[in-house]
Amino acid sequence: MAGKRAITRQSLPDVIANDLRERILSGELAEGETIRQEALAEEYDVSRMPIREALKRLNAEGLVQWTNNRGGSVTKHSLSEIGEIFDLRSLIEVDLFRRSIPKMDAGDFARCEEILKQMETSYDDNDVSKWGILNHEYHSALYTASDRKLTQELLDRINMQSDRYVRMHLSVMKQREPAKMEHRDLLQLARDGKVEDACELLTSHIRRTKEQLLEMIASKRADEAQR
Amino acid sequence: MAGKRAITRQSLPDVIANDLRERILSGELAEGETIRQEALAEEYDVSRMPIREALKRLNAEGLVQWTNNRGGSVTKHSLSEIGEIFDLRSLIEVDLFRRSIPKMDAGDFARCEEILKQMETSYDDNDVSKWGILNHEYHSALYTASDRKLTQELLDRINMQSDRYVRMHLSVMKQREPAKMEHRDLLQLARDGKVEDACELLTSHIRRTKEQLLEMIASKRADEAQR
DNA sequence: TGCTAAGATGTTGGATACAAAATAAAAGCT
DNA sequence: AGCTTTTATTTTGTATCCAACATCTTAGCA
Repeated sequence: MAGKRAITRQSLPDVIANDLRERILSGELAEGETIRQEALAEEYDVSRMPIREALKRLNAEGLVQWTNNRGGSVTKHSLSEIGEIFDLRSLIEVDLFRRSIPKMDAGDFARCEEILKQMETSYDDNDVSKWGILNHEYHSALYTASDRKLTQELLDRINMQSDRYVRMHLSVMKQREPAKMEHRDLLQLARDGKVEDACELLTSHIRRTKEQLLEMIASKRADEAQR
Repeated sequence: MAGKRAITRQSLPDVIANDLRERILSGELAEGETIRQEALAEEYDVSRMPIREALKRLNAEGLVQWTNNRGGSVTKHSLSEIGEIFDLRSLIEVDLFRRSIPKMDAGDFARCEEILKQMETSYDDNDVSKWGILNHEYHSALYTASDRKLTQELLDRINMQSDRYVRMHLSVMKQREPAKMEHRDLLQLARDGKVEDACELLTSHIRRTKEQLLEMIASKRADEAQR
C-alpha cells in the first residue's frame, strides 16, 4: 500500500470539468461566450467525448447553457437573478448556521479560528484568489456541525454561482474591514451561543455583500453597454 | 407553420433520462439497484452513448450514484437524509410562498383553484400518479407570482427527490382528508393576504407529510431488513 | 488449508467515424 | 431589389470500435 495515493482516480471529464469551471469562475471564459466542443477538444488534446461530458456537467451545475444541436454558451445571469442567488445563499446559510451553533464544539471553533487567521493573512497579502477559497472554507466550517450533508452540497452549488460574481469584483472591493470584523463577530456570537444574534449578523453580512456586488455589476454592465 | 409543433426537439438522452427518471421515481428501479449501461442500451435499442449521458444527468440530479470505472446504482437515502430533503423543501417553499402571496392576482388564484379541483377529482378516482403530478403543480402554482425562477428550479430538483418517497407511499397513505383541507386553506389564507398564517400552515403541512412518510419508510425498511 | 499472484472476464471510458441538425450562403423566382 | 427556396458548410449527436480498469476465478506456493 506504500506510496499508493488514496486519491480516487479522476477521469478526463472530471479534470476538464474542474478546469473549465475554474476558467468560468475566474472570468477567463466570459459571460455569454459561445462554446464549441471541437475547439476545446483541440485545446485539451482529447476527443470531443470527454469535453461533451464535462460541458453537460457544467450545464447541470448552471454555469453553462446548452441547447440541443445548437451548442452552448457561458451562462449570463441578469441582475435580479444574481440578487436571487444571494437571497438563496442567505436563506440556506442562516438555516445551517442556526442548526450548527448549538452543536459546535471546541474542535469546530478551533478550525474556524484557524481558517480565519489564514484569511486575514491572505488579506494583508492581497492574495485575492486565496482569500476567495478561504472565505468559502470558513463559511463551510461554520456549518459543518449542523451535519446536513445534502444541504451543504446544495449550498456549495449555489455558492459556486455567487463566487463567480464575488471574484469578478473582489479586487475592486474597497471596504473589506467591515467584512473582516463581521467574520470574527460571527464566530464570537456562535461561541457565546447567541443563536439569533449570530443569524441576524449573518443575514446582514450576506445582504451587504449582495448590495455592494449588485451595484458594482450594474455599473460595469452599464459601461459595457455604452461601448 | 401549420402542424409544426413548437416542441423543442428532444434528443435521445433527453427522452431516456426522462424515462429512467420516471422509472426511478415510480420505484420500478428500486433503491440501490445496480445499473449496467449495456443492459439499458439493449432495452432502449440504442448505443451506450446516449444511455451514458442520461445516466450522468441523473447522477447530477442525485437520483443515480456513479463511481468512476465501476458503474452506478440508484441512489438510496438514509432516513435522516430523507428528513433533510423535506426540511429543505419547507425552507424554500415557505420563502417562496411568503414572497408570492403579496403579488398574487386574480389569475393566479384562478389557476390554483383550477388545479385544486382537478386534484380533488383525481383524489376521488384514486388516481395516485395523477394526484402526485397535480400536487406538484399546485404547489408550483402557489409560488409562480414570486417570480423567482432560479429558486423554483432548485425547488423542482428537491421535490424530485421527495417525490420518490411521496409516491412510494402515496398509495398506503391513509388520512388524506387533512391534506385536502390544508390545500384549500392555503389558498384561502393567500387570498386573504394573511402571509404569516399561510406560511405557518405550509410549514406544518410539509412537516406532517415528512413525519408520516418517515414513519412509513422506517417500518418498511425494518421489514425488509428482517427478511 | 490458507494465502498470494497471475490470468480471464465483464464493464466502463475514450477515440474515431458517420449521420443528422442548424445555420449561412447562394441561386432562382416574382 | 426583395423574397423564397435550395445548396453548402459547420457543429452537434450517435454508433461502433478499441483501451483501460475492476472484479472474479483459478493456479501456484508455503
